[in-house]
Amino acid sequence: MSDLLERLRGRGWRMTAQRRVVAEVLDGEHVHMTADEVHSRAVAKLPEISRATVYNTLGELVTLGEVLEVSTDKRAKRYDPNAHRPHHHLVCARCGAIRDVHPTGNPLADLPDTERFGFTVSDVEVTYRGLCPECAGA
Amino acid sequence: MSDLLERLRGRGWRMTAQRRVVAEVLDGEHVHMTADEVHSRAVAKLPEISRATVYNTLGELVTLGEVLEVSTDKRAKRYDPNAHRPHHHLVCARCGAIRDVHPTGNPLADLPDTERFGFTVSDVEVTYRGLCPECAGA
DNA sequence: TCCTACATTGGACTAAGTCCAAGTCAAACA
DNA sequence: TGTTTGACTTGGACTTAGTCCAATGTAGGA
Repeated sequence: MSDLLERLRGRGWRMTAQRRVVAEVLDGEHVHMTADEVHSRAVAKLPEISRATVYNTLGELVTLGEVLEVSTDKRAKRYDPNAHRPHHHLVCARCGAIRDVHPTGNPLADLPDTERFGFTVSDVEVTYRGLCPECAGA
Repeated sequence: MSDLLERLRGRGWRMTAQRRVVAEVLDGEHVHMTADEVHSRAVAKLPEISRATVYNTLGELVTLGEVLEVSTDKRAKRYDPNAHRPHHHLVCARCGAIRDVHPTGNPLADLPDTERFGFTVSDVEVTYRGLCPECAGA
């Protein structure tokens, strides 16, 4: 993902300090952060950055397909920089922890035509739920 | 689902006009409504019912497993009364329409132990995304 | 019929996100 | 290198979805 900035420049992005910082934050940590977490980490590197800009930038990255938006049923959306390796998610029903997982099988192939209702199906998202070792251990 | 009220009574639910109305609303329409839509339909039958009660009741129904909470990536959670037939969802990326679908295959079995990270996995939720015929047709 | 624990109410509150007018600045061009 | 300009950023107000709570109402058992 270190060439993310290159790809963005190639797509006509004007490169600003704010955008660079947001990209660095996403690059640096492989956890699934909320917009707010991204914002506070960004503020640590560039104190004047505003919430609006973080939201804008995340939105743009999602549109460009560089970052995935993950909404488990928790409140805030989370952002997943790992957009270029297809994967799914395993989330803890109690504490909300998220892990990337790679199941075998291809759920897209498991949806027969008769179950598509004329939709043009392009994507599938699988979310496993359960308890993480910490939460289950108690 | 017409025996929903019976089941709830059997579980010690105190039966009130408000709860009956919410149950009727969910029973009546098989679409996936937001809490707000449930509320306005409920108001049509029982004008004094409050938003708080609708939220409470929906929350209880979800805890009891009578109703499923569906959060596509849209803003508001949606409620799915069809909790007793396991199924997944197909959602239109443009207009947000939702259909219930029944894929073949068992995604739970597709998650190898090495990909479970010690979690106790109990559930899986599959969301297909694409365009509905109306939105694709344009 | 009375009692009381459970349910409802509505209004204030919170969290997450969007919008916008005004100001700033990256980069194309001369 | 300096100028220009339209894309980008800002912060604060606004919106939407949902929660909380103290006061009030009521279902259902005795």
